Amino acid sequence: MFDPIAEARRNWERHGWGSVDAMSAATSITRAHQIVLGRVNAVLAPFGLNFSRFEALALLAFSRTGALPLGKMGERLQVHPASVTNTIDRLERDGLVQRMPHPTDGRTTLASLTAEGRRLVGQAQEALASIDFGMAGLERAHLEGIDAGIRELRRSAGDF
Amino acid sequence: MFDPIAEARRNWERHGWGSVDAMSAATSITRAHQIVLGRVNAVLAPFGLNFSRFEALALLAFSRTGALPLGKMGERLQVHPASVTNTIDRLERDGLVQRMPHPTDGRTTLASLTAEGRRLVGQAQEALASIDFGMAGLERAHLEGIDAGIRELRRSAGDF
DNA sequence: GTCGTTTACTTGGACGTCCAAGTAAATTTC
DNA sequence: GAAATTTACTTGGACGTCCAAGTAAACGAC
Repeated sequence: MFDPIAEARRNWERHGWGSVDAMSAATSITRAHQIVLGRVNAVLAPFGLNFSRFEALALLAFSRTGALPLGKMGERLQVHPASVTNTIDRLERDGLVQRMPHPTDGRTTLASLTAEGRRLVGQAQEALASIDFGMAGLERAHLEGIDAGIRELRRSAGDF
Repeated sequence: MFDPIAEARRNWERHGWGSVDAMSAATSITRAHQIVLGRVNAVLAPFGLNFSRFEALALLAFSRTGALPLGKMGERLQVHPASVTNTIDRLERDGLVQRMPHPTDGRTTLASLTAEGRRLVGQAQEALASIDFGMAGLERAHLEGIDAGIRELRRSAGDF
């Protein structure tokens, strides 16, 4: 078996196509996402969760009151409002969060963690840590190389 | 504005949750994928393409005859057979590839690049190179840091 | 050479994501 | 303080991805 990305690199060069290093990094990111998401979701599946839903629960667990406006959640998780609606629909259906009206702003809906949701997110977190978040086998230097390189990318995208 | 990933890191530590570095790297990868895919697809949209369809066309353009079995394409692109069917359906509908029977194996379908497809993929490649594949602004060292870290991840996933 | 197994692709269905448009409530403007 | 604008969320629809099941052809065993 050969490495599909190394193969793409060779082809790219052979045809005189541009930005080979960038193409390789971009393709690597796509593949890495696929690998990590697959591993993470596999571990979360027994809990009835996936990565999106886990992230939403974790965000609520970190908040002072266990409840946040949906809009704020979308901002923090960097996803579209419609995706938040969808995620919370599912978590609510499973009894892990509950929608509540905002006390002072009638436009706003709060998602509030239930006791069951708080219990489950703790268990799920432990399971994720046990597989090192899908990054098992990578040395600290590799993790930091990924993190540092991507930090520049995120900076250029205006993330901070 | 603050960095959502740095924020997640702080929360994670504050709650004594495990594998902080791995969590951070995994979350970074997710976000990087989102950024790169968004930029790449924005550039490809005027051509009626997206990243998946572009990758399929490029793969065909690199092949000796401009045609490949769908199964082989899924292997190289590392996607599910059903996704290949979907991608080729769309490319065929747009007249960029054509399905052809395999000359000797009746089970196999070939996707064959049309003249229009070959023309378009060349233009699209130039457009992608002009934005450095969504990685504009990253120094070579960062690209290589990403690439090297992810190579370990891919190795551990059995990519090569 | 026939039967069972494997391989190749397609189909139908579930999900997750986004966008555009819609509804409803707050805020701003004058 | 009424009208126009902005903000917050939901809805319907398009896409892309995967899985499971189905069809069809080739391979292998005997």
